[in-house]
Order: sequence, then C-alpha cells, then structure tokens
Amino acid sequence: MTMKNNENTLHLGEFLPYRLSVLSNRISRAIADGYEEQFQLTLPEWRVMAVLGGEPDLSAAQVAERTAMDKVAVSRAVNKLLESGRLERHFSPEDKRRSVLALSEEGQKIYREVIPIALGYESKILDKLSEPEKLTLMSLLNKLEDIQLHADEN
Amino acid sequence: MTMKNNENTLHLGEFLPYRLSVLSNRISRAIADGYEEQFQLTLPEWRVMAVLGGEPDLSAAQVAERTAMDKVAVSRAVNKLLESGRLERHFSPEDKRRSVLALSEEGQKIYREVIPIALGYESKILDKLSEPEKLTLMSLLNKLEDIQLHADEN
DNA sequence: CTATATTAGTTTCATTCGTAACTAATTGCA
DNA sequence: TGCAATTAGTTACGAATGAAACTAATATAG
Repeated sequence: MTMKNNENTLHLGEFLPYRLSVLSNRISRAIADGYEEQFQLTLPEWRVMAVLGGEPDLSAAQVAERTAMDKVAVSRAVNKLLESGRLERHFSPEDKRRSVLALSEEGQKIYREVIPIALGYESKILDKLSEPEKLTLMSLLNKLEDIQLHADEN
Repeated sequence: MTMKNNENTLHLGEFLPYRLSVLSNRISRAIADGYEEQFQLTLPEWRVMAVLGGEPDLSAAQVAERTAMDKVAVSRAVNKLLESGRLERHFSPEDKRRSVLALSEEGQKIYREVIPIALGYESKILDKLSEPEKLTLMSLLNKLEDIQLHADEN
C-alpha cells in the first residue's frame, strides 16, 4: 500500500510545481539567450512573432489567446515590434478597433532564423528521451494541461 | 519511419518549452493564489520559508542554492520575512558576514498551515495520473533536470 | 603583518510586469 | 435612432525583477 506524503515538512526538490518551475525557467532562459542578444528580441516579442509567423493577419486579442499572454503584454510586444520594423499593422475595415497583424519582410527573415535555434534547443532536450518516453511526456502534458486548478472562477 | 519536425514554421502549442512554461506558470499562480492573500506571502518568500521549515539555520547563500533563487531575491525575501516577524536571523560567530536563518514561532505556524495547501494542489495534479504515469513523470523530470543546455559557460 | 582578492549580503537603478483605469469603436436593445 | 453595455487596445502606476556596484568581513599571498 502506497502512502501519500502527509508529512509536516515539504521538500522543494520533490515538489512537482517547484520542479516544473525551475526546469521551465531554465529551458526558457537558455533558449532566450540564444536569440535575445543576437536579434534584440525579448521572449514576449518572440512569442508574438512565433504565432504570426505561422498564422498571419491575427488581431492582438487572437495573438493573446494563442500565446497565453495577456493583452497588455501583447500590446507592448506588438508596439516594440512595430518600432523595430518587424511587424506590420493594419486595421480591419469592418471594425476599426481590431488590428490585423503580420510579420514584415524583415520580421519573416528573423522568424526563419530563430526557428532553428528554438527547435534546436527542443531537440537537445527531446533527444535525451527514448521514443516511448517522448510519447509519454506528450501524453502527460496533455493530461496536465487539462487539469482545472481553480475551484471555479466563471 | 518517424520524421522529425523540420518545417519552416513552429507551432507554439506543440513546442515543449512553451508548453512547460504555460503549464508551470498556471500551476504556480494557482498555488500562490492559495496563500498569497490569506498569509500576505509572496512566492519567493514562501520558497525561503519552505526551505527553512525543513532545514533551519541555513545562510542566505545556502537558501539561494536550495531554492534556485538568486542572492538578491533571497536577500529581499529574507528582509520582508524579518520585518513581518516570520524569520529570525543570527550571524555566525566564526564569520560575522554569514547569516543563520530560521523560522520564528510565527513563521513555523504559517509554514505548517501553508504546507497542506501546497501539497493539496500537488495532489490535485498527481491524482489525475495513474501510478505508472506518476513514476514516469518523476523519471522524466529527473532526466530533463540533468540536461546541460548551455554550450559551456565557465 | 599588510595589502590584495574573495565572499556574504545589501543597495541602487533601470527595466519588466500586472492590475486597473481609460479611450475609442461597436453592438444591442428599447 | 439613441443610449447603455461590451469589446479592442493603450496608458498609467505601483510592485517585482535582474544586473551591477557597493560595504563589510574574511581569506590568502608576499
């Protein structure tokens, strides 16, 4: 019979949320180091570019959805990308509030350069796992992503 | 034959680092929501308490090691915890720079109250997994934590 | 010894981030 | 129509963060 951890102490090194946080930060930082300096690109900016590179002509709100960023973060990243000429913005004729965002030529160029860097790091990680381990990892992530953590927050 | 993703686009939703980041942030945020308001405790403060609760009389540098926080973050968290009376600090007689940190009575009380909240969230997650899945998850985390992401940075 | 280098921890400063308030455009409904 | 409610995106502001400079204490080399 397996007993659940019910001690009066908590060991961070075995605490799932802590381990995920440290691991995730380490990976994100490593990847960002791979493009931040070279392309003067922050992580939120790269996320916006990553989405628009695969699916152009989204509104800021749609970008926010797909990146799990909040709309303020998207707004800021979009504006920096506009200033640096990596993004083009139009506004929808039907709804003059809604922006229509797409990578500029320059933005696409950078996008194509950063992708292999990002995928390279991912491979560096995934290559350490066997094929069945990769499949399990993906299936575990799917499950974990589905979990409802809050009581309810309509 | 399984082909590796070698496309000219990147789908964030399938990109491991992105998925880990979103998942980890969601979990950390949920847990922090469970104690921040109730105990006026930020995540870095809680991490410091969590370490000292299980292993008292550490120096700030040792706390930094064990929490994967940097020394500035530890210094700030420690000072806020001192102000709120949750931590006691002495200085080592052999080395008057080195602090010796431990939870105060009040700190221990809070520590004992927060632990079940934190573990509760962890269980909420782990309970969705089968026993073999949990084992695989732990073994995958062990492997991923071992990966060396940087070329070399002496 | 004494000058230099190193270490522990703090402070400073510039940037980032999140929340809330705001503006402008659109929708809905009376 | 016309006015309240909603939506897209921005701005403002305080808190959190990170890097670098700093202070005090200790270790080390000559």
